[in-house]
Amino acid sequence: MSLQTVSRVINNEPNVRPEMKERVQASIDRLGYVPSIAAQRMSGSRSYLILAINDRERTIADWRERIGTDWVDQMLLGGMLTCAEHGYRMMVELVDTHNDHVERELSAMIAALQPDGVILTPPHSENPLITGLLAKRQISFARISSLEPGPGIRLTLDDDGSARKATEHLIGLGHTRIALIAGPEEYSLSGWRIDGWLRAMQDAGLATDGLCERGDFSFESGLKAARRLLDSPDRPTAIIASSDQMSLATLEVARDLELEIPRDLSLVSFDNTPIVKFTQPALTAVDQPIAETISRAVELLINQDKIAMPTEPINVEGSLVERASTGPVPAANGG
Amino acid sequence: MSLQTVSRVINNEPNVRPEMKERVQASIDRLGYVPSIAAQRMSGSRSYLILAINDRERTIADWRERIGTDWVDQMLLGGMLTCAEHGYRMMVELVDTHNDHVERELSAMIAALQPDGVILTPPHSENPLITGLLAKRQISFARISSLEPGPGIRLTLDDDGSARKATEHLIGLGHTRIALIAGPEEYSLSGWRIDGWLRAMQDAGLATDGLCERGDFSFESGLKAARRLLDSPDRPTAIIASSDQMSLATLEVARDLELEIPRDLSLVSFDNTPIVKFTQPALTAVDQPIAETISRAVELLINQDKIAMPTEPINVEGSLVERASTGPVPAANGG
DNA sequence: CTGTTAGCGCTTTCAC
DNA sequence: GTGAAAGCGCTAACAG
Repeated sequence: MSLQTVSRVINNEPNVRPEMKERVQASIDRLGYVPSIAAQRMSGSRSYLILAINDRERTIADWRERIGTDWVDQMLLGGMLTCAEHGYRMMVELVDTHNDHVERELSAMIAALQPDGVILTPPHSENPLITGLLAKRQISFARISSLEPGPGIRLTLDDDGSARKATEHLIGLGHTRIALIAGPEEYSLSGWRIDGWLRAMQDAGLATDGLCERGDFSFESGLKAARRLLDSPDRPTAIIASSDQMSLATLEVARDLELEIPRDLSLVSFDNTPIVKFTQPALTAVDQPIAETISRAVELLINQDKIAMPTEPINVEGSLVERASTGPVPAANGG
Repeated sequence: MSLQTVSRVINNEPNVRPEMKERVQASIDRLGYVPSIAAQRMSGSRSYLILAINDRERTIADWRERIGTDWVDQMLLGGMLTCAEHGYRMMVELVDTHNDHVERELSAMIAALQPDGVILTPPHSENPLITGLLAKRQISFARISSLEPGPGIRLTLDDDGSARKATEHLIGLGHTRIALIAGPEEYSLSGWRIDGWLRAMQDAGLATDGLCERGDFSFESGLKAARRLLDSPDRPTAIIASSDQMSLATLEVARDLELEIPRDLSLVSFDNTPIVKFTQPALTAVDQPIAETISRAVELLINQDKIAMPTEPINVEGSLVERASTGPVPAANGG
C-alpha cells in the first residue's frame, strides 16, 4: 500500500476499498501512528486548529484579580471538548483591541498558527479592523455577541431575552420601579439588554424614566451607578445589574444605605459566576450559555464546507437562576 | 539576499553582517512577515509550543460545576504570558490518568502537536507511565508537585512550608488542638502538607493524635472529615483544610453544630480561589503560587539548551492570606 | 480504486 | 559571511 492510500484512510476519503481500508487501519492502530499536524498543515490541508481570541487587557485583569470570572473556562469547556470530538484543538489567544497594531498582531498570529477558524468575542467581534482582516485572509470566523451585518457566523447569548426574563421575573413579584445598570456603549450587548428591559417594562405599562444607568461592568462603575439610582428620593425597588461585579457593588451601596435585600430592594445579576452563590444573600442571576455558544460556533466552523452556513444570527438562550436576592415588592408604608 | 540569510536573521543566528541583518530586518518589518510555525516545525526546528497537561476528569468537573476553581486560569496567566515573551504559545490539554490508554493518548498528542516542552500537573506529574513516555520521546518536561527522582524539572508549590505557616499562624493565636483535613494519598502534596503541619505541631510540643483526617479535596469528603473531627468530645479549636471545597464543607458542619467561626473554631483553607472572599466569614487561606510556578517552568523549558537545568527541585513559596475565619482560641469555660 | 510526482515553507548541511 | 541544494511529512493533482 502506498503512502497516499494511508493518507486517504486517515482523512476518511472515498475511493478506498473497504478491505484495503481495513488493512491500512490495522497497521495504523498497531503502530499507534498519528499524523503530524505541522506536516498536514504544510501540504495545504487543514491545521486542525481553532483560535479563540479574547480581549487581552480584560482577560489578564480578570486572571490577576481573581474575582471569579470564569469566562475563559466556560469557553474552554464548550470549545475544547467540541474540538476534541472532531480531532481539532482549541487555542486561546489574547489580542489588544485598543491598539494601533491590532492588525499587525492578528496578522502575525494567523501567519504563525494558520488556524482553520477563529472565534471572536466582544469587543473584538465588533471591531471592523479585525473582522475585515479575517475576511480578507479568507479565514472563517464566528462573531460572538455581534449582530452587525458582514462576514462571519453570528452568535448571540440572548441578551435581549435574558434581560426581558429578568425584568418579567421582577414584575411578577410586584415591582413597578425596576432599574437597569447597563453595560458600556462599546458593547452592543449592553444595548440589547436595555432593549429587553425596556420592552418588558413598556409591555407592562411601567415607566422607565431615570431608571437606566450605565457602568462598564467593573465594581467601581457599579458603585457609582447604584448610588445614583438609590440616592434618588423616588428610588427603584429592584435593580438588574449587567455584571456580577456591578451587582456586588450594588450590594455594598444597599448595605451603606441600610437597605436590606431582598426586603427593601431586589437584585438580579448577569453572568452567574461562581461567587454569586456566596454573596449575602445569594444572587438571582442570568446564566449566560457561554460553553454552549462556543460549542455551537466550533461545530459550525469545523463543518463549514459540509453544511450550509447560517446567514441569520444564532441565538442561544440563557436561563434565570433564582436565588435569594429577589423577593416581593415592599409594602408601601410611606417609609 | 537569499532565503537562507533571511532564515538566519529570523532565528538570530551568527554569521550575518550587521549591515545585511539590518537590511533583511527592514524588509521583514515592512512586509509584516511572520514565519509559519508549521513549516518551522517541519524542517526539524522548534514548534514553539508548550503543552500544559491537566487531569481531564477533574478539570471538566470543575468547569461544569462552576465552583470557582481557577487553576487553569492561573496556569494560563503564568504560562501564556511567559510563553508570549519568548515567542512561544501555550496550549492546555486534558488527559485521563485512570485510563488504560494514557500512553496511547499522550503519544498521539505528542505526535500531532510535537511540543517543545510539556508541563505536567498532579496527578500526571507522578504517573511513571507518562513521565517515562516523555523521557523516552526526548521531550523535556516539568513536573509540578512531584519530588520523585527521575527525569523532568521538578517544581513544588511549597506545600510543606505553607502548611507549616498555617499551623504556626494558629499556634500564634493560642490554639493547641489544631486539626488537618488532608488530601488524598494519591497526591504526594497531601503528604507534604501533613509533614508541615506535623513538624510545626511537634516543634510547639503539641499533640497530633486523632487530629488528621483525609478527604479527596471534594465538598462531600470535607463534610465527612469535618464531622469526624468536630463530633469528637475533645474536638479541635482550629482546622486546616486542604482545599477550599473542604473548607466550605467544614463551614457547613460547624453551622450544623452551632459552632461560630472564628469564635468557637478557627479555619484555614488551601487554594484561595475567588469564592473564599465571599463565605461567611471570609476564609483565611493559603495562596498557591500557581501562575508564578508555571511561569518558572515555562522559562526553564524554553531555555533548556541555554542554561543548566536545575537538578534539585525548585520550590516556589506561597503566602497565607489572613481573613476573618481565624481568631484567638476560645477561653476554656468548660462549655 | 491505487500509485506516482511535485511541492507546501522552512532549516539543515554543505559549498563557495 | 553567504548562497545553493536537499529534505522534513504530508496531501493535491494527476496518471494508470
